[in-house]
Amino acid sequence: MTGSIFSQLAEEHSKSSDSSELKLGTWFALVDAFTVVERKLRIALHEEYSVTLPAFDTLMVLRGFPQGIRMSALAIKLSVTKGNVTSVARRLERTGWMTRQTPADDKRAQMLKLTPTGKRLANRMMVTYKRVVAEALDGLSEGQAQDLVKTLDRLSFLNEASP
Amino acid sequence: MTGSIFSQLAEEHSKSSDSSELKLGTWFALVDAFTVVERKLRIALHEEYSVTLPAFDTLMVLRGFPQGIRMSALAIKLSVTKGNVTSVARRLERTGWMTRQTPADDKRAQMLKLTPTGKRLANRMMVTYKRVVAEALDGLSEGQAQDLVKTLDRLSFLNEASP
DNA sequence: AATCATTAGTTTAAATTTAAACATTATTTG
DNA sequence: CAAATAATGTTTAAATTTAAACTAATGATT
Repeated sequence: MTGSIFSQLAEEHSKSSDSSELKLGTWFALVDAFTVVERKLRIALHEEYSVTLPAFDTLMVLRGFPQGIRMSALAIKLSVTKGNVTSVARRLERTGWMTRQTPADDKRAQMLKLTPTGKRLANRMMVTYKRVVAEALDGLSEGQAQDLVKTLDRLSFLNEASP
Repeated sequence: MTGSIFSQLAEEHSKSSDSSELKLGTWFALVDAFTVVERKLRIALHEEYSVTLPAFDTLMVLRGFPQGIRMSALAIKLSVTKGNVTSVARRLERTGWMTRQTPADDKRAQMLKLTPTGKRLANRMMVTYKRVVAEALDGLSEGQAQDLVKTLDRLSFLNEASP
């Protein structure tokens, strides 16, 4: 038992015959699952690389854009506000894992790129991340995993624009 | 398209025939779903009640303990650290939605209880919360919702103790 | 070209969050 | 009973986060 309010409410509500209550219980089950796995990831990344989850998420995005990515695009990718990426980017630059450069054609913008060190570390962190996720989803068959993806894709709001 | 890195990586990885990659994609789909719905909840609660999600979560726990709950138990329920609840509790006390009282039998402890105002507001916020969740899970049949709960319950770590 | 609107990023204020160190009180153990 | 141990909250420092106000640069429209 996690003892969390989410697991408790999930159990209570998900057995309801009322549709609205059932949906609420389903959501709580999702919150509980997310929270538990996220904590495992946070602890593992902190222990092995002294890196925070937001910093890791940023590195993961940057990995996918070797040619560089703008602050605003990064904010959208991470589903956070613009003000948020300003501080995360400052810290990653300080550690020497990332560089910023203003492109010639737009003096307002900043292009963010991993340094070789940042790239090497990000790749190693990704191994840890995958390992923890694989362990978390170990109880699911491949078919169940695929079904889960399909089910989650039916949620609303998923295809709306970010703020 | 949300454009988020999670929806993108979910799509890429969840089609892989490699089990570890598939699990990773499944996890990203879960992160994406969670993030999108959570943002909807945060915005709705902020717009309608000027309340933050952590504050709401706290009120939701307190609702379930009319006789009061300790700080440490609250931290476990919310899956956060002890230091965290100290500041949230201070703010809720300031707004007059909650009271703290040291029980006679343990001078270290604090019993937290909703005030009548806090209780009334928490109940109304819960209506908003349910509405948003119902809308988010509208695309799921009742059977699909029940299956989702069962699937999520198969995740590891779910039955471990909190930190 | 001048004005208006939009976009990119930063800054600010308030709240959140963790991990770790700390003080106080309670419990257990020799 | 005294001393070690454990538990309850608080505090601290650093990082995160949002919303909103702001500056600077670009684009669009007259």
